Amino acid sequence: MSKNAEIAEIFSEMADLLEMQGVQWKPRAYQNAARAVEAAEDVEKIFKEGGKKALMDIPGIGESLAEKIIEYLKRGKIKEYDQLTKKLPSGVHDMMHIMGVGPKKAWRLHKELKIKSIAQLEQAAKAGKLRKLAGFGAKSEGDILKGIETLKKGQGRMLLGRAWQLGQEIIGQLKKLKEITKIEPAGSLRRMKETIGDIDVLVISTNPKKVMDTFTTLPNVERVLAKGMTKSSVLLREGIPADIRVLEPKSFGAALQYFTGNKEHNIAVRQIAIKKGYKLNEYGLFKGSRLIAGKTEEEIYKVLGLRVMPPEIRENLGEIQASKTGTLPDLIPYDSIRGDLHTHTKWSDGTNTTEEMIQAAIRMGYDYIAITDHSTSEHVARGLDEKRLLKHVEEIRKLKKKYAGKIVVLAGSEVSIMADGSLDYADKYLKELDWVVASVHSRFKQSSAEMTKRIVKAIENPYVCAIGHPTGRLINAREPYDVAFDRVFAAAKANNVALEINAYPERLDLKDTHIKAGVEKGVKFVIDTDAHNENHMKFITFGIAQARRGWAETKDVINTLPWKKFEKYIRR
DNA sequence: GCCGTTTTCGGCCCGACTGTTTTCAGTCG
Repeated sequence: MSKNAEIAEIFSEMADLLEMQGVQWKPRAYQNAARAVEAAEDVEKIFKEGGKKALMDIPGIGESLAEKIIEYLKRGKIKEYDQLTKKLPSGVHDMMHIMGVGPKKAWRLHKELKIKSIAQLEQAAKAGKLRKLAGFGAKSEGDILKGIETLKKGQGRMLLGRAWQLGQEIIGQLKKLKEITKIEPAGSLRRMKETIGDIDVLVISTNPKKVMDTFTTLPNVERVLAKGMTKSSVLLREGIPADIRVLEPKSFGAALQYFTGNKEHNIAVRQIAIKKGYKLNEYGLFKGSRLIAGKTEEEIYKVLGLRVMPPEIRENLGEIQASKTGTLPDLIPYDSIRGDLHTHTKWSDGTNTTEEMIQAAIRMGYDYIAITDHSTSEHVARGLDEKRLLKHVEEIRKLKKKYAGKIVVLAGSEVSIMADGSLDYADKYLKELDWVVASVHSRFKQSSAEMTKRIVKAIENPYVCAIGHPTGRLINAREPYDVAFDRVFAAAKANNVALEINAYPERLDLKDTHIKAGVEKGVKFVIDTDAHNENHMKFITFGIAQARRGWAETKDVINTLPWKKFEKYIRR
């Protein structure tokens, strides 16, 4: 974990621990700070270059929190955090992960029943001890037990790829109701965040009861968490909650704005509304009790002096300022990719033939595709040794001729970067290829210095066109490798090498924050699916979403170029 | 604890639903 992530986690936990004890306002400051640190550049670097003052330039970080960051950088711990955790065992904080348990309940369970962990809480609930507490009853005791079960089953937030599919299914089933005249996803799903905590759906309907009855009895509903006439909430069998809101047409835009979020974006927008003498909620923008706007998002933002911002960048990370000043980025459109440049076939660990992958690319409407099977050292993935590589190139060249006029087929490779930064094909083989993606597949735990040197060396190889999945992370499963991105960005730019935005839902690598930093530095990107079968090519949507979340424009992504221009680009 | 077209003190987003309540606190998004 990077220092930023470590500090963010500590601040976030401190916010919870303070809130448990009923401390006013501080928790919000710590929560804001956690987010700010997470989104900021490397704090170690900021501190080294600009000292405490530079840290205080991070919005949300004042003198006191800057000192805590410095304390952590220097001594590896924060005294005040240690004191807080001494008072409250970490198990008490863990209880807050149970659905329906927040800071106040966790605190009371600990204070009044001396419960220190989720396991102890489960025992106490089963023994019927919770219902004896004031404000608790048999129902809440049962809900806590169910919440513990759900927590045990769940593996963290759901991947966008899966949640997107679930969202489509729910919307598809609800659309069958003639009582629903409009339906849209909201929340993190609409923002296309890499992981999704719950699926939000908004509808316009004249018959809320029918909608709610249908929604709460959909085939994959495990249990109903709440059911009202304007809002209902269910837990899906897949372990993720889904929420629905029923609205009137005059409020739909307001609700869409409100429920798309994110929370920080909304708070900032509502503060602007207040300053201008309005009130903004999910029903509209009001002056006193008079509705000023609400039908569409555009009209609400317009009254506030803002241009509508694409949902993917509504994170309160600079988009509101850009919206105010008319400097919003022109984000890369979802239909702008002209070719997939990272694909696998049966020759290594893919499941389709080379020709099937080419046909799939044609169906995607692409101008070009690169076939990039694994290299020698990837034994588990049946990586191609030099002899098979040349045979495969031969096959690709034949198919290139066969499909000439329909699509341009590039002979490529995903060549592994060895621990010392060398590549596992010699240059004389790389020379035979049209397109080379270089990726790290081993020795993930190298130090930041070693890993950075390793990747930079690969970038400097004259045959390398792109670096595949540059952080190697697998969401919810594997930490990214430790890399100094400022150096990788500089090397990539200097050597005209693109950094991949890998669209595979488990990867989504680079992350949105890396992309944003790279875009600012003028780095070029390539959005690929890393398809291991023909269906995976559809993942491109998630890669484009990730690029959009990183404020990337068409010009920042090389495989938006039509073939003639792309050909010139790779023959640089 | 942070922040400033409300500027160094006094604010800090807003509402639905639930459970256990006789009017509301807690949780969630």
